[in-house]
Amino acid sequence: MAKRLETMEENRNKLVAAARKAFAEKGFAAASMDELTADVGLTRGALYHNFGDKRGLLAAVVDQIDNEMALRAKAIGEQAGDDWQGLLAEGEAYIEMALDPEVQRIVLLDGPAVLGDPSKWPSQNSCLARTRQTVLRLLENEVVKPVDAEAAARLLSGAALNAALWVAASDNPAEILPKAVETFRAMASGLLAKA
Amino acid sequence: MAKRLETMEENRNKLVAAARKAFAEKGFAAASMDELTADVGLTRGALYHNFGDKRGLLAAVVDQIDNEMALRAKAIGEQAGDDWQGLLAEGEAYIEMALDPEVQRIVLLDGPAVLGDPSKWPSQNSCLARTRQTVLRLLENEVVKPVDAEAAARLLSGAALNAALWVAASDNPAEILPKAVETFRAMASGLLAKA
DNA sequence: TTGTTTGATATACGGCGTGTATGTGAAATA
DNA sequence: TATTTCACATACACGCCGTATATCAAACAA
Repeated sequence: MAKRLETMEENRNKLVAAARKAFAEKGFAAASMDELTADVGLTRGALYHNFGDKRGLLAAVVDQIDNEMALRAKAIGEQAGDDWQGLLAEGEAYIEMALDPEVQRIVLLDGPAVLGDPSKWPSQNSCLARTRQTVLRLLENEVVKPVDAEAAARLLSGAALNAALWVAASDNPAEILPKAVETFRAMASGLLAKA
Repeated sequence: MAKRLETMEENRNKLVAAARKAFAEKGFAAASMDELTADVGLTRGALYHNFGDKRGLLAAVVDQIDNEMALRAKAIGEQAGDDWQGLLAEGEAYIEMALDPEVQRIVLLDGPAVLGDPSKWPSQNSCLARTRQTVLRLLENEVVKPVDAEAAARLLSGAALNAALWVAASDNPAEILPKAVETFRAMASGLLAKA
């Protein structure tokens, strides 16, 4: 019987879920591990055994959200007309996803501050990998100028995510979201091979 | 005589200088206020009296660095051929400045995580204000497409700063910095009115 | 079935760090 | 010179993290 592994998996999931909520609501620094674990009927013992330390738990949470975002971006990108429209659609999807307070606080603010650059994250940042892949396809087809794929992916996601932070911090997000998207499209078009 | 105000100013400067070093070397969370203040011959009493709390001190440090960056960007932008070249030069300047570990750790990582979006920072983020102003001039002269100035400023700086984080985290910064700059120029050119 | 081992989680402890309340002494003022 | 102010120091309380140790059920062996 594998009851041990089964309950362990359940506990890990419970902890990640609780952490996701706590980190989103209070921020990484203010989130208490005692509270967090007690919320799901456990103690810090389980946490430190499974994740090493507080940062390890954040890494697990970031990884989970990042994968969800990449999956969603992929789905949205694939149902676009062509690869170029797909890239734009993915970028816009990131902007909209980053409006979610959970994504913003955990992935965009606390994540980089606590874990460092996304390129050194646990599962190597799925969102960035996805964008890089899309850019590579566009490079092969010579749709975009011959720039470095990694560089293009970083700048595109950087612009998108920063735009989202701006939109979210504004007084009237609904009104300026279109402006952010429009500007994003304009800047992205600077990568096109033909004018 | 104004000896009171004078020494108070000195102490504030000492604290900000010490904090700048400590935050840069250890990060905001790991920096001890006891250590920090003792380094300049003071105690936490002076700190809490002058800055309210730990965040207040970070805000002062961020403000100082931000102003220095904006000043430098202005100087570099002004000695460019025209306004458009100026915008590009400023963007590249931001990328290079963000390679400084002090700027990176304090302004790009801990700053947003602890203080929130730059638009709500103490002196309202001088760098962003500077870029927005440059964009506005280009809009007046119809050099760039009629996009929202604030949006353009945010996306440009977002792309630049994210590029810097990538370059800095890489194994060989000197080698990929040109790639980042090249890609930045390409994306920025997407804002041009004429192709 | 029963004794033994393993290991996932709980408990207990030490140390540090922040924020606040209170004290103090020099500078400003009258 | 006496008094007041206030910038800073001191002292205290509380919470939190990480680790070392204990426990107890599940897995295993005989």
